[in-house]
Amino acid sequence: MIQPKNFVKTVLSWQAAHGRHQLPWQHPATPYRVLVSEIMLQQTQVATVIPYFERWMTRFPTLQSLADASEDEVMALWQGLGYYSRARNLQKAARFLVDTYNGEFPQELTDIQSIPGVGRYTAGAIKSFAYDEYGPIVDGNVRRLFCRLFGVEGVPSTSKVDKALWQLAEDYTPNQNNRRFAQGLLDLGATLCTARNPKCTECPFADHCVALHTGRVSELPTAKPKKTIPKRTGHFLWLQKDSELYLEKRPEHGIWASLWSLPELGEAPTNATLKGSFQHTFSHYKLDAKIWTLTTIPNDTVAEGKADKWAAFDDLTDIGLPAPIRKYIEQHSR
DNA sequence: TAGTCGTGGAC
DNA sequence: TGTCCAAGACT
Repeated sequence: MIQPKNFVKTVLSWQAAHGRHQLPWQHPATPYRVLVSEIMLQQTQVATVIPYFERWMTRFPTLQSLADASEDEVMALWQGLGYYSRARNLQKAARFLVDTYNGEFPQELTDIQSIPGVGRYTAGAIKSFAYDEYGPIVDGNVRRLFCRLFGVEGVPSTSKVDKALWQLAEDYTPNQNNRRFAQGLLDLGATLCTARNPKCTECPFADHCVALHTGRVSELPTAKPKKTIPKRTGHFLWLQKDSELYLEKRPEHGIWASLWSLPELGEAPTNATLKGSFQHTFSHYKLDAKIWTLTTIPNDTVAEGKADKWAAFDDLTDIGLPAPIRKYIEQHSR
């Protein structure tokens, strides 16, 4: 098994020669910019995040500006990126840091992890990237790299394997050059030790890799047994008055939380006409959406305790809408 | 522990 | 076309 000192040295030299050095959040890597980028990057590819990060930094250049913003504007900027609780938590984080730490960031790992939306990985990433200090990280990249390099067996999401991976991360993380080291781990996982078609011939750890030596590269990390996702039907109301559309704000919890949307109905309406439908696949279920329209506009509309509004088609750009709802509207409004 | 929570890229 | 999966956190 490769020794920590040797491992660190190899990660650092490989990162210098082959790693990514021009990511927007690297220049400069302030705590706020690192926080925003890390939250955006959760379960989201780098190429997808970059334009969102640039727009975000233009509109919310500081923690204070984010703390002062309206929720609607925050959600509008996040629209299309998915996992919308991240956006709400990010603003919670800004307000938390302003209120609790006078707008500064805490230094200790445990205090960093107390920030809303910041778990163990993100806390370690902030320590490494923003402070260049000791901060172990285990994300999908590190998980893949470690499982293969050290031959870790078992499904990574189980507590036993998860604990073993974090122990490895703690043991193999150095006490200096942490920014470059953490970036090297992620770059290795993202560009060489990939989920499919890894570039083992270019890997600096080919000589030490247990998976490569035992012919188990494609078997590690151990895949989680997958279960079939259920189908659900959703009913949505299309209420149009001239060039305006009736929208409701969705609840704080559940799918598309805090976004605006075509009103969702509890069941298929009886006195309405089917306008169209679309399919959308989430991570845990498949949605069969039915769009209904009324021939006569009621005087009192739908919302009970919900925010609602009539929005002009031209104004929809700056309203946070679910991606498939936006797509449907765009395809049926001209 | 197992679900919930989105969207788009890659193959 | 479907399937996997991506810098996870929270409940």
